Amino acid sequence: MPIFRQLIDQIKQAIRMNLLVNGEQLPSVRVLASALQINPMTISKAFSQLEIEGVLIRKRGVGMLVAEVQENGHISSSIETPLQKFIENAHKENLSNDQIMALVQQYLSIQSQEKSK
Amino acid sequence: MPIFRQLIDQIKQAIRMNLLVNGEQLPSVRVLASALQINPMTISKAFSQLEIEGVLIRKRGVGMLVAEVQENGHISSSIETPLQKFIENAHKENLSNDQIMALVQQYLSIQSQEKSK
DNA sequence: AATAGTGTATTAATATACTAATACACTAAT
DNA sequence: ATTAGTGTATTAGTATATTAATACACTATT
Repeated sequence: MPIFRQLIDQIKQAIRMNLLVNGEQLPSVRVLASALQINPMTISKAFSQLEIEGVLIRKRGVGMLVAEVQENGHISSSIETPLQKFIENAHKENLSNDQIMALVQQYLSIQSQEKSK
Repeated sequence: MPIFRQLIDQIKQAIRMNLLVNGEQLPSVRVLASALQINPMTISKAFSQLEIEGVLIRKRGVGMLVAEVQENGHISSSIETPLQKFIENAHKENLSNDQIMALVQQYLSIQSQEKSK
């Protein structure tokens, strides 16, 4: 798993656990880079992604701040929209909630197989 | 999107639409390769993946056959497409499988609440 | 056994994704 | 204006994923 992606995970997790709270400023890219022994640009890349997702706010020349925490965590519409459509259509075709959960699990396992190759 | 992955999708779709039926033999890798103007190995790679997923059956020296249609094999694309997109995007944003399952469950319960109103 | 049809293991080439180095731009406080 | 702190655009290097070329193995038929 790429470094910048691991970093994204860790920051999101920290926010979920309230180790980082709304409005708080994150350590600078250089401080983090030094602490984690990785390149500043790799950290910047993670920051950029988190800004796109609305998790962090970029203040030019100042630093990165933790954004307002959303109701459902930080679910982007690129996730939420297809999820809603999936459930809606599944219900239209009279699939039960259990069947829906089973379907999701099945597709998750398929994707795992594909990744492990 | 990689060629072999597009091919996997197309074959699955063809089976869903009954353009390919249970037990039917697929065109050989060379025939397909020639028709689609791509390398035979790329097609073989798609076939291998589909065999792992249980969609096709490999007969050595003979060819690839369409497998028995699965329990969940008749899911309409109006369900499958958003599901795939949902999982794909969720993974892009680094949600774990557990988190994905939790999300689905959450949305299922929300929809139930709305219905009972 | 020879042949002509299957798919594929192995390897090499290519494309893509990721990381790192450098120099730069922005902001706040001197 | 200078300084010291932010983040980042650009570019180059590296690693990984994908595609392609070749030679091979299996099966059925003759």
